[in-house]
Amino acid sequence: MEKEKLNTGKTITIYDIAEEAGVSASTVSRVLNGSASVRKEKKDRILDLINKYNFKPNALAKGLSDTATKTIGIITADVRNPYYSALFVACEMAAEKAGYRVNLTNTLNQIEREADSLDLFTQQKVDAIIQMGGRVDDLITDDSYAGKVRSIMSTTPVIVTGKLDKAPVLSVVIDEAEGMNLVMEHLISYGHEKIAMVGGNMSVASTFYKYQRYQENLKSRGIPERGEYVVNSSYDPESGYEAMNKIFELPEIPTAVIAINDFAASGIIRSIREHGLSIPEDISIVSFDNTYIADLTLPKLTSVDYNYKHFGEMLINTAIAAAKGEQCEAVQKVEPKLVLRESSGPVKR
Amino acid sequence: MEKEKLNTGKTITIYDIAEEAGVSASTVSRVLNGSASVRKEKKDRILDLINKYNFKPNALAKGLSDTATKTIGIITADVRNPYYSALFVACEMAAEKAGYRVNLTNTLNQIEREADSLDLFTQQKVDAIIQMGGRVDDLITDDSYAGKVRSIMSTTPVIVTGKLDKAPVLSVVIDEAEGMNLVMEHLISYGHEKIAMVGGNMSVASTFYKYQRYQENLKSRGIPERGEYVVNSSYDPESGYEAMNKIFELPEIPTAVIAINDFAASGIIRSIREHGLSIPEDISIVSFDNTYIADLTLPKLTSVDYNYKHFGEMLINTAIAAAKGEQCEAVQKVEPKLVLRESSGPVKR
DNA sequence: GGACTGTCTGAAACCGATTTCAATTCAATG
DNA sequence: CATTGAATTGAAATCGGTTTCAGACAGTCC
Repeated sequence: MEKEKLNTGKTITIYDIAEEAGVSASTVSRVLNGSASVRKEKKDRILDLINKYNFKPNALAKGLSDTATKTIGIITADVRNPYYSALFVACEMAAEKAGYRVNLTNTLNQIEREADSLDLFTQQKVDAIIQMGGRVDDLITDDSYAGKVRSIMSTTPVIVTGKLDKAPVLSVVIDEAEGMNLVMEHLISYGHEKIAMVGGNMSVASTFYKYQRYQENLKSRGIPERGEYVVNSSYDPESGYEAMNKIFELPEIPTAVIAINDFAASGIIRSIREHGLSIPEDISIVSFDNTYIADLTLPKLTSVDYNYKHFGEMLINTAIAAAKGEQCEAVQKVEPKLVLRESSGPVKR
Repeated sequence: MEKEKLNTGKTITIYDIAEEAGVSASTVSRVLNGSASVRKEKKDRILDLINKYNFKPNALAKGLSDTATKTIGIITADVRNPYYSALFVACEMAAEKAGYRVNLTNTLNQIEREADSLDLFTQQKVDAIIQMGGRVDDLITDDSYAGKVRSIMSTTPVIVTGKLDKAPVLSVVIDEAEGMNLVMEHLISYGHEKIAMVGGNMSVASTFYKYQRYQENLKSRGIPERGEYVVNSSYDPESGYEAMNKIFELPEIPTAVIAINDFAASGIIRSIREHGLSIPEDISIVSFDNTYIADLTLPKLTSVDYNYKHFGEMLINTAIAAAKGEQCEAVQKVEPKLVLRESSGPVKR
């Protein structure tokens, strides 16, 4: 594959350094990696040259001969979603601290792209793959995908923020049940009993688990569940808006709404405001994810936080450990915390 | 570097395929790339094996022997910022369409990380580097950074969403002046004369250019500029909030506020609401970037859009062209468009 | 001084692809 | 049937590193 580059600055290699220093490439390599001792005088000469030319070893060549590339692939549904971008950046920083780097792909909720990303990372010889969102969010995983993951796992560990049936992935998952417990306790301690759960889709595991715990919390406290208070839709503002509008068609309006995430919550706020009610005086809102959106809505949102920094570290650290062949716990849990802001308060109606 | 992997699935190579097919690796390579004709019968046999083993050629080895890796490095200030994430995803999609892939790093506004990213991409042998934000946003670039970029450019083209003095980078920049023209025309056509410009920092080029055009627009229409109506701060909600609070200390409150971006605008909205005024009846807001935030504030923001899809395509296409050594226009402009929403209206005071 | 040890060092093989070059095979032509 | 140009094919070199292996050299101990 020839190419006529206008910008033909000769790329300098380890051999160029070796030649100018009057040593062999092996010696330069040893200096570069500190993998063996080199006579001080030569070492200094080599170091000077490396510096002079600002020489950086070719990562492709290095990755080809080493067994490890020190790179972790991350598959995300969509970094434009603040939940994913927060988690991604947390991973990037954790990886950097450990001397690794990170490669990102977005599947944009297109299922083919998920498999493609797996292939891409396989070709790039990443040391481990972290998948956040997508198939691993689904309650039931289709077999062909699990099969693909299984076959990849024979060479590269896969870590997942969710679960994947029939593939021995490692999981780092949010304790959704606990998150919902926190939310319910908070609301009920404020005297709320008419509590709606708005947004999300029950075929998504994290939503389903939340719903289960929502039910259990009501039941254990003897509060009857009202089916009409659970309105599913999706995860964006528009969906939240429309779902909340449906709630306003009910004869009895709830005093509190649990939003599936901050994004949807922003739409819920809009609906409530358009109906002339105020938050939290007339209706309290609590949501999940505690992204920066929670800080810019009016009122600011009470939201369940996952400590993204720690979450990212858990993901990266288990990815690295697994890449090194160390035994890892199959399922680790992220403990949620409720961050109180302006959108929730005592029941007043 | 030895490594005992628990998951020791043997990685299969082009040689394994070749051997099982009873041909040479060269032949397999030709089938893989369609680079030369291969007898149909062998071709089929090879294709079957590739399929059977789900063989993917090692991208490192490929990149090492080819001159091109078909990869573009993207340096971003922070993907958590919706402006960058929108642009990044647009680039990713444009790249994919062209058969390239994309690598992301975030500098998190730490200047060392900017230089590090440059080095990283150099090692990874990306075909081109796109830098969005960071140094290339600064009005004056320090010499050492420009020097580094210049030296990198001898082997790898650098494309920038901004400018960089003393380095022959290619630029794809937003026409800030035109953006501000649109905003000013819009507001003035609604009868606004008391117009504030809130947020941002004048050492950032894009902000400074906007300010220049803000001044010119006032002047050319004979509206006196009021220094106290220009309040600088930063680009986040909190900064917008505080800056707007300062404006409320003035004896005469403006009828319109230009926010430096949607993010800051959300804070401005908060300040206005806390002062008991309504938008747009009492104060109109127009902002820049048209990120999804513009859609979730209450009211939704009138904001200047950059057509991220097209913007990303311009960046990627010139990156690819430059990587191929084609001559490119040194500076290309992105034409902004004003998207009208709920936050701006006719002056009423 | 000879044997032994430990420190440095370079040659060569290897990682997994691509590509050049020359050889071989093949079908068609006269 | 010999000739010829085109279609196939494989051996070997190459990309830029790392690592093994063995040799060279220096210092230490008896």
